[in-house]
This record gives sequence, C-alpha cells and structure tokens, in this order.
Amino acid sequence: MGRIPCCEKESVKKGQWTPEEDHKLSSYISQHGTRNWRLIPKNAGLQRCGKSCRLRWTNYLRPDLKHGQFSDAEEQIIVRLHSVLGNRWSVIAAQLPGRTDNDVKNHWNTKLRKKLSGMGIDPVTHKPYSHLMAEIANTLAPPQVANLAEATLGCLKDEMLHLLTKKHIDIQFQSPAPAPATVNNNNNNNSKHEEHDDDTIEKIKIGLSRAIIQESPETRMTPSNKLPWESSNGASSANFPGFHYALPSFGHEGEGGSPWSQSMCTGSTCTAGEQLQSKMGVDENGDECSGEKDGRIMFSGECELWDLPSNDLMNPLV
DNA sequence: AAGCATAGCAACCGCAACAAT
DNA sequence: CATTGTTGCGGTTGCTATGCT
Repeated sequence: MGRIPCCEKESVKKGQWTPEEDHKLSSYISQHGTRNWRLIPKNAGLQRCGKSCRLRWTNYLRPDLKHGQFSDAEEQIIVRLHSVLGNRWSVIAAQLPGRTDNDVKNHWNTKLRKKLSGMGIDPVTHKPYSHLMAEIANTLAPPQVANLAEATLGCLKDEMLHLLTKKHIDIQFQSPAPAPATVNNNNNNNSKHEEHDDDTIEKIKIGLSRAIIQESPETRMTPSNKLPWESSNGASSANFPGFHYALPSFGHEGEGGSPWSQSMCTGSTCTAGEQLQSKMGVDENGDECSGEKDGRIMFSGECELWDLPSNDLMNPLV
C-alpha cells in the first residue's frame, strides 16, 4: 500500500548527470517546455525519474542561472532575509536573480553559517551569543541557569571560545580548576576528546566570568556603542560590507515581556503570524512597528534589528 | 607520495501544498 | 468534498576536489 512511486525505481538511473543526458534534457525542454515532468524523461529518451529531471533543469541547466561565486551584496541579502524568514530558501532565492534555492542553501550551510558563527552571531537567531547567554540568565531562575548553561556550553563551545578570544578575555587556566561536576564520571572510558571538551567548557566558564566582571551592565550593549562582537579592527564589517545589525537595547526593567520574546521574531522560530505582523508594520501589541520608512522596509518586532532598502527586493515576500 | 580530513556541491528523499477530476 | 496526481520545498546524503599531516 502507500503512495505510488513517481517512477519505476528499478529502471531509473541515479547519480551524476552526463553531458549527453544534459543535452537530451535541454534540447527537449527548449522544444516542448517543462509541462508534466513525469513524461519528460520518457519523451526525451532519458532513463531518469521526472523529479530528477526537474531538479537537474532548475538547479543546473536553466539558461538564466548564475554559476559563479556569490557576491558580497548577494551574501548580505541572504543573511538579512534569513534573519527574518529562516530556512525558506526558495523565498530567499527569489530575491537573487540566477540563484536557486539549492545554491542558496548550500552557500548558507558551507560558508555563511560559519562566517556568522565566527563573528559571534548565532546563525539561527541572528543574535550575538553574548546576548543569548545574557537573555537566558535574565529570564531564568539561578538553578535553571546553571543547568541550561551546562548543556548549552557543550553545544556552543567553539563559538563561545571564538567570541571570548575576540573580546581579548583571558581564557587560559591560571591554576588548575576543579573538574566540573558533570554526570560523566566514568573513570575508565574517558576519551581524550571528552577531556578536551571538559577543558574547553571550563575555559569558557572562566572566560564568561571574567567578561561579566569586565563589563558592567551599564556599559554593555548600548546602541551607540560599537557592536559588541565587532573586533577592534572592524573585521566583521569587512566581511559583510555595509551589513549592519542594529541591536535592540537590553531591556531589563519596565518593559512588557522578556527581551528574548520581544526579539525572537527574527528567524526560523518566528511564527507566520509574527512575521505577518512585522510585514504589516505592527508588533504583537498592534502598535506601529515595522513597515516602510524613509524608503526602506523595516523588519522585525524590534523595528531596529535590520532594515533593507525596498528596492533591494526583487519579488514580493510571501 | 600516501592517507586522512574537510569543504563544497550536486543530487536524492520524503513530505506538504496545490491542482485537477 | 474526496481522491489522485503533480510540483515545490527543505533536509540530508554522497561524491569529488582540495588541503593537511
């Protein structure tokens, strides 16, 4: 039972396409168009699944495709749109002429995600890791913070180390620190890798403690200050010329809801309703928030998180 | 020079949305 | 309105090229 297959699997070829197959598909489509992908391989004399033909055409053979490197401008658009739309690659690709969703997705996964991480920005939420940690600490009760921090550090250790290093915070051990009280106390099968992880996490803990001491709450994250994850030589802005995250200020008191919930509408976690509210120019309370301002489309519930010139958009966002 | 690790890219798979009947 | 077929999308895998030890 179940769904019928899109083609007879046993008589269908898989894997890399040959130039001959490409030629057959291209010439067939140039004559007959792309109506009914199921019939195209049969009529074009190809031992391929219709789905495979469609993919090959849309991702590689289409004459309007660009095949070269992504430009800085294209990268900026991807990062900006990803911060609002999340992994909606087709919508993002629609703003980049000649690029496919597969191209954009691959470029994100292989380059941009790492680039952002290297800048100390979480590629999922597009918020600096330091913000995330501070927001967690602000939101949770102390015992929860401790548990969550322990778990989070394991996942984010590389990015955290990078961030602390960039901030010139000494993360070397000065005296042997006591081993963290983790659940992993199996004394016989501790691999070298696990020891290294424990060391790394311990270093991060120390670095974070020093970071907190070095930066009083009054001096951090004020919008007029230099962005906290920018290196002193401005390397981050050099990576994305003209790219700018206008950070929301840290609201500790006197604001409705946590800073976390207020600024969450920036990535894949954003609900469709929230995105729509953003696009419609209202925030969750119905107050005017985003929309078009001075010829620039403003996104996100914070109004400031990022902005994009409206003529940058090739196609209306769905 | 050989072996291994990593990055980049092309392609596949399963699911969901949409259209036609 | 229900069913069936088609298309589109996003996640994932696997292959190849390149770099490193």
